[in-house]
Amino acid sequence: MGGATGSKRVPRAVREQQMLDAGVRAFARSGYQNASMDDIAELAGVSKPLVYLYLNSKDELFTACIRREAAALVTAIRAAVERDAPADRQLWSGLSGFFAHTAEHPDGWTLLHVQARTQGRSFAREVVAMRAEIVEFVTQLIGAAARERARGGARARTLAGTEVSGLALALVGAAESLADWTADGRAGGPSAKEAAATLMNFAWAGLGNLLQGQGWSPERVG
Amino acid sequence: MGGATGSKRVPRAVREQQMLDAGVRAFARSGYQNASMDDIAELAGVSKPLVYLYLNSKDELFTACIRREAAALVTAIRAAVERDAPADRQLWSGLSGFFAHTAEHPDGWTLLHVQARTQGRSFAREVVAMRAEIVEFVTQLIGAAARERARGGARARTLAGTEVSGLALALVGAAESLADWTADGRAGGPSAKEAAATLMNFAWAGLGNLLQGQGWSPERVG
Amino acid sequence: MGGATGSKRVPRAVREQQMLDAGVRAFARSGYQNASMDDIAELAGVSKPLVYLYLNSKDELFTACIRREAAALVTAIRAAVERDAPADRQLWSGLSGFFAHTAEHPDGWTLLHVQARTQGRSFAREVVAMRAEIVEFVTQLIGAAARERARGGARARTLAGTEVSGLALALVGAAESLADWTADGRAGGPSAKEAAATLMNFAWAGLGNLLQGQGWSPERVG
Amino acid sequence: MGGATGSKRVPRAVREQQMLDAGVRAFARSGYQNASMDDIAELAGVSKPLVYLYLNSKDELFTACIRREAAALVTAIRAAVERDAPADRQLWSGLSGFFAHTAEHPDGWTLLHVQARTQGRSFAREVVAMRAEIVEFVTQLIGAAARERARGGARARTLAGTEVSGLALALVGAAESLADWTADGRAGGPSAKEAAATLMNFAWAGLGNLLQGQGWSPERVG
DNA sequence: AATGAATGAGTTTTCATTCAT
DNA sequence: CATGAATGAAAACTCATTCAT
Repeated sequence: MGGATGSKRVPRAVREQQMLDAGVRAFARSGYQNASMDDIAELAGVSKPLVYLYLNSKDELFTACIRREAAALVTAIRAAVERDAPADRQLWSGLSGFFAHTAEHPDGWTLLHVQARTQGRSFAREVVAMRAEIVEFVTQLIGAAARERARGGARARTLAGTEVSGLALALVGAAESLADWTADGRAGGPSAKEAAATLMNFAWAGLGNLLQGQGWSPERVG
Repeated sequence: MGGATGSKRVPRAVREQQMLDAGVRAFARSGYQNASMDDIAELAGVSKPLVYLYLNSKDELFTACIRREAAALVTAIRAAVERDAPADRQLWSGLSGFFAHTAEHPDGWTLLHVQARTQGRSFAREVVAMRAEIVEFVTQLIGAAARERARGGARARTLAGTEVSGLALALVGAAESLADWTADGRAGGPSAKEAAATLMNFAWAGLGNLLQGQGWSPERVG
Repeated sequence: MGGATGSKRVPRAVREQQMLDAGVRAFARSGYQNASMDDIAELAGVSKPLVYLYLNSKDELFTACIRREAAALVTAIRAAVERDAPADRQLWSGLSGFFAHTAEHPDGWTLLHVQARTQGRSFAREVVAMRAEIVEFVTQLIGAAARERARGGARARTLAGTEVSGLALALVGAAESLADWTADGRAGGPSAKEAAATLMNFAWAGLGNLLQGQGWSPERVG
Repeated sequence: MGGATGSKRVPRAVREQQMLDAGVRAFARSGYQNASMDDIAELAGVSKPLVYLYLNSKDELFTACIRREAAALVTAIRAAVERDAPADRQLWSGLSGFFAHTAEHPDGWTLLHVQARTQGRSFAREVVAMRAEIVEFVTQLIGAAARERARGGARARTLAGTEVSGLALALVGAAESLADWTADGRAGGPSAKEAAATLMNFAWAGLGNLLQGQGWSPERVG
């Protein structure tokens, strides 16, 4: 009862996925500490010793869950990006993929975004690495945009490293915040494409202005 | 050993603050579950029973910590906002206050942003309420900006409610993301004012464009 | 709030009685372990240290409660017995007094009958002593009844010590059982005099038969 | 050390009985509060977590102990009653069974008679239910006795309900009082059959007189 | 491939009791 | 006469983890 399958003699690879499914779900909903190995074993429809046989410890199980979900998310984003399009179009398509994936895998997203950050460093590293990968991707796109703009004849200011980092971070943070909204399950949230468009609206113009050296500053009001 | 003060016979109100200090610190650094009441009592420089006498349970202690830090953050933002300035200036000053406070109280910020959201709905609610308050404030500022723009003679498109919500949410998310950076303690992060300026740069132009009906859309590339 | 009086500067003797009142009530209703010194102090309307100042420890407080209630019960029975009446009348009047007192002091009765027996011997001794006193009194009355009967010309068998003990114990047990009923507070229970009469009915005839050697035996059916 | 068996890998059903054995013993001798789960686990020869795994909580363990002992006592009495014998013989045989069982299971008896009644309503209820069952049985026997007497041609007064209840209660109380004696372990107490006979002697004649309308009354002395 | 039986180590929580004023 | 502040010691309960089959 409550178990995923109940069938006996399942090959290892399949069982492991069942366990990871159970882990992702349990960890996302209850948090690392509150999800007990008993819960997870029951959710996976197997006995506890089997979980240990395959995944060794709660720690490793959690790490495996994070890794799987992080890889899935990155893969989804990669697949969504329209490689040869202009930078803004690339960013938009990537964001759409991101929002679509998180909306379809809310437990996975919660695991990555909420739960994984709380634990003693060893877990966080996995997520930090993934986030860094994404931030790097965004950073590159900003760079590409600058180059495009230059190629188009517009004079483009060169942004400092810190500035770019800040922008990328802000963009990713904004995306995460919107993802929590779309993944929330509550009705009324926007679709993936709407969220992506909102974010582009929000971000792209500012970016353009910045590149033109027309940024906002406290002295220039209005 | 390791106690905060060592002074004996302290009035209740003072002791309670010491306990909350210890709680915020311990919870922020170790998480709710990993911070034991023993740790917290020792950090506060008192015995465990006294913690229970004054704060009743780990749950209530955690809640009290969250509430205190949430109130402090909101108060700091309120105090920083330049009430009668134009909307963008208000937003900027509020953001500056936000970044300054989180940078000065990194444990409090971690407690609110990371830990409180991880430990089940009941705790998260406290933070969600606070966040809603802030989002509401931002939403109002966006509305004010629209009105100012209209008063200034510029034609301003009316934004839909969902749009505004999305923008405010994105902005708050971006701010939170940057706050994690500034509060990180790692050197190299920007100052509060820099972070606020970066965010304004990032966000304000997009907002302006939007109000003029020049938002980005997937069809209009470049 | 909840305190008995709240008035300050009360002479010691009075305060002690207030504490004993609180103790009897709390112990009777919650049991020795479940009644906390905090509860009792609050019920008595004083601070905990004062309870310790006057009664030294929970143990001693409990003992003092038992002693007071035991003495009150024995005194009530003594006062009720019609000294110069025939044995059966004496027994009846004593029982009436017993039932009347327990009905009027249900907490005291519960304390003696239920709570005091459960604790590690040191408490039980007090109650055992009281009970022994009562059993002894009943035993004497049975003896007196035998002598009266002999004086009246009837042949009276001499009862063995064990027999008398058993009878007295049975009678006391029956009385206690009925006392739980009358002291129960539930309506429908009998009055003290009715209970005493029921018990006399139950016991006296058998006693008489026994003395005449006409006791019931398994072999004589019907 | 001190463990009951020392054998490892015992099936659950057996272990549970061992735990109940330990619980009955510990609770009877130390009381609910003073018997710690550590003690009980050690007595049962297992670790504490196993006790919790099988019996969930101290509360449930206590309840399970009470229920088992109550059922055992009732079963023993039922088995001892000579179904088709006359009422007095039935009563006697039931009492014999009662005394025999309590003497053989003094801890069980103490648990039921002393400990269970001390620990708040919820536990007491279990025992009250059992006692009610027994009182009911006795009440029926008294009724049967009246009918037998009538059938035998003797004029038999009809007893009021309250009267019968009172008598049954008194008899049960007397039996309990004697059971404390026989189960006491102190030498010198009577055997089960002696105790039963003493009680029959004590009670049966009075009952007979009552049925003939010759009850004792305060006005009729001697 | 799979599990029922079992536990070491640690956590939250409670309470009788005492100082210092 | 009276109390607010403080604690040592112990108890209930949980959980990741392992063994024997």
